[in-house]
Amino acid sequence: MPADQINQALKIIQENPSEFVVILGPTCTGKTALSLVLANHFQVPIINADSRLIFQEMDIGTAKPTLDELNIIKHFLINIKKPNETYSAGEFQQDFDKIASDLISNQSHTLKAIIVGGTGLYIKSALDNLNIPRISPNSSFREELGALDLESLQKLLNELDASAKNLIDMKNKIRIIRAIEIIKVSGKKLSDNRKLNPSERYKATYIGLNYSDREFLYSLINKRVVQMIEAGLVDETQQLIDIYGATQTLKSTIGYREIISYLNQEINLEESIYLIQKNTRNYAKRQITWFKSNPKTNWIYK
RNA sequence: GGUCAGAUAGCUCAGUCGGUAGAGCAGAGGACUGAAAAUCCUCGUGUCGGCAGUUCAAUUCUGCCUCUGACCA
Repeated sequence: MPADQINQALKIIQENPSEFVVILGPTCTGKTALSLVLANHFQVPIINADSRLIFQEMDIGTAKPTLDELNIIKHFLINIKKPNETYSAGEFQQDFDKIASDLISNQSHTLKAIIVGGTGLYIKSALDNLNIPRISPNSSFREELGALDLESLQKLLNELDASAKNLIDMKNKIRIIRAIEIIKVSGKKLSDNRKLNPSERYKATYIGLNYSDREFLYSLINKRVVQMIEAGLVDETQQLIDIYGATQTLKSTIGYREIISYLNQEINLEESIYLIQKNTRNYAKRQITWFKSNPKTNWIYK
């Protein structure tokens, strides 16, 4: 962790005092390292905002902080679910609220915690006025609708709420299914569910980490994937499958998904490494797109 | 040395019965309200290996050359 980056971050925090400091950015940019330094410096806890660090035992493939690192600094919302469970932005919002209000009432100094993670939606749901409808996902309902084709789903949603198409991407099955779920359970239109009392949230300072050279970021990603394989990602995946099976959570996580294909002998190890690298690169690009849209971010480019 | 098959987008290749070309992958840009490492949308000009010939017109046909691969000596 270069000293000038730490100094830059400290300067940004000094000039923008707030309750939370958010460390965000694409994968492989050193968010964890910076957050540990800052948490130690200010003597505040870390709140994880990475959708994959939520899960226990998925350690190598998610580049989770080491046990030592987790023990030195108090970490929230890390290792709280098993790989055969699910988690969501709505749960994150509620869990974050509980932790935040505890910290605010118990800590006297301004800064309450460092939030660190690469999941843009989680960060947004925690800090912005996102009124995520309090309607829990119904997995069997989702499975049932998931079997339908796009056209049937569009028709179904249109019959339930003709104005919904103004709010969601009508080519995206997952969005349509969620909209139908909300309307069926609440009995209200999608627009009504989104308008419910916008609540005051939290003051935050955003620090974004990135490389100005995209090629360099990609080369780091490629290298890290090889290191994950060397560190035993195949064995870790095999053990998780033995215990939990190829769960939805594992299959929707880069690294585990491709190794599962390898263990099923659908592809060879070399192909799985190539795919993990490629999918991680694509993911990093999506993260950059998301984070770029937040004008409040103070970027530190390396 | 000889025979045959190739040489087209960063990569793998398709195609043009002669009217200057298009897929997949890679890549780029964007979206995102309880699946978000998920999911979805948009984006393809490249001396069609080089030189010459035939032709109104050649990446396409012909000849020679260069390179690659296979086979025969």
